[in-house]
Amino acid sequence: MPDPDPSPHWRVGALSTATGLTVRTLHHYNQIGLLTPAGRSGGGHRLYSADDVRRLMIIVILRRAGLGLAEIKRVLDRDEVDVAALIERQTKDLESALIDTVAFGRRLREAPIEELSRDPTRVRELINWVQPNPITAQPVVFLVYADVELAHRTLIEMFGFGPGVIARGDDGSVGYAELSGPIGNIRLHGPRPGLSAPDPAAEPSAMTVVGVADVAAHFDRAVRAGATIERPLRTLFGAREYLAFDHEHHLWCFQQELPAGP
Amino acid sequence: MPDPDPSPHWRVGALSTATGLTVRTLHHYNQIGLLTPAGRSGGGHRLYSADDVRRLMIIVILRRAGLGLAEIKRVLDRDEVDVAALIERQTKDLESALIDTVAFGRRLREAPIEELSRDPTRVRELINWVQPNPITAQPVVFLVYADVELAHRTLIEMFGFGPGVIARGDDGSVGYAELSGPIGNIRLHGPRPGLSAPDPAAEPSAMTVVGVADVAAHFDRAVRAGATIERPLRTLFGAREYLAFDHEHHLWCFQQELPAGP
DNA sequence: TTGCTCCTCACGTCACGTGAGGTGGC
DNA sequence: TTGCTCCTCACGTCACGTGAGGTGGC
Repeated sequence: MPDPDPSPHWRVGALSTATGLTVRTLHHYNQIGLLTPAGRSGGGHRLYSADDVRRLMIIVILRRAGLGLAEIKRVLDRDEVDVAALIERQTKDLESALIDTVAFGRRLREAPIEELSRDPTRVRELINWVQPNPITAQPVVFLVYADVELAHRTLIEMFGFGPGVIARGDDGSVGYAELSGPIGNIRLHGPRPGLSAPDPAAEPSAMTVVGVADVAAHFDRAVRAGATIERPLRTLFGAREYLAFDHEHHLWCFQQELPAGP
Repeated sequence: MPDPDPSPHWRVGALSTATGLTVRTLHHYNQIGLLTPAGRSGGGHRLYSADDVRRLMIIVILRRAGLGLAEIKRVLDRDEVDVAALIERQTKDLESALIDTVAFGRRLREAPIEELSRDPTRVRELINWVQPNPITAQPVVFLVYADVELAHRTLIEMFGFGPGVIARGDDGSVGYAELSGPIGNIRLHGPRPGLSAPDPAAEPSAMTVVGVADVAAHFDRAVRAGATIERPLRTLFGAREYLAFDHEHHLWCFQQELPAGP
């Protein structure tokens, strides 16, 4: 399959505004041989091809992942780049940096720097943002549905979640599925001994709270998709939120943080 | 209150191993006037005081927060540093970086770079790790307890959560509290119309899954604290886990990821 | 005396930033 | 002709790294 547009057409300025990189940065990448434009115009202007753009995008990804430009060049020239693995790696790094930073903030509140600096043995510990917390990961919501496959489809449509892993048994039935949120997942599971789908007659004792970008639009979408509104939109403690039951009577709360008022 | 140990005693090497910074870095900070040791020994060796160490720790924090050394100096010399606010800021930045990266990984799976690079209008979008996801935040667990104050105390003791905000009403009763996990929180709420504590006779339809550093130790702790074990420790899909009910019959799952086997 | 840690220059490096002075197509 | 974008040097900068050659207390 040939390239649908093999003529180089990107000029530095256009590529710069498109990517957010400076022109100088593109010049620099050219200079060190990291990204050589496919061609030049009559007047010597750099012209980048679609392949160049693709290469540049990988460069940006690898740079974000913390690689040096020389190393990026090596990796790209040997075609040894597994972007997916790099993203995963970076995700883990960000995750642990985030956890450490939060933990540090918490310790800071308990024991101000003032005191800690007097105790030499804790300096290293503190600077490494140590977390003596036994809990290591963000809590995950686990919900039981009678029909997991239907629930997966419905929740995507009704509440705008991203699709996730679906695990099928040998007979083709779905016993487990995931919804993908921005960071973690929501796990959907079929009934099993000791766990059953909610009883629509009983009052719920838990709900799942989810942040959304536009809660009014989200509310409309949920109503159209047939969600049972338990409490309509209202503003509470600096957030606008509503509560709704899904088709199997699990309770959800969707909320949007409002900008701090006067 | 005088400094309990006013004599400078930290030598560069000791401070270097304690903090993980190189000796050269400390020299550099001295050179640019960012961190001048309180004294010098007879032979001209740098001697850092406890105050110097405290200043260094703030420097490290601010550097992690992305400030340049010159700006750090300005901030410190004017004594204008609000470390807590900086930590909070950095937390938000890391959080959005994490969310963006995860979203990017997801889009990558749906539409490989190969195709995206052909579509000029999406380059910027992609490089900015755009997330067209309506869901913007990690789902949060919201649990109803008859006695929120007791639940807060019990869950800290039983499962090792960190304490969080406690909101008291005018009459001193606690209607809302939080447990702090590594990133987000678990919210505890008192009963209100439409929401009640779980019925111990009914089967649960949801549970909260939490990652821990040492699940065996965590299990022992929970047992000693009086948790009702629903299913003891077992290994499942590369994780070691157990299920337990707390004192008000909410169901929890604690798990520890195992290193990938052969 | 041997290690070890410390010292002060001082040049190198990495990923660009920042003009300086000039060219080329609409 | 006026803007605008593009070009090539080339020096600057930021936060150190990396020796080079020498000193000082156990």
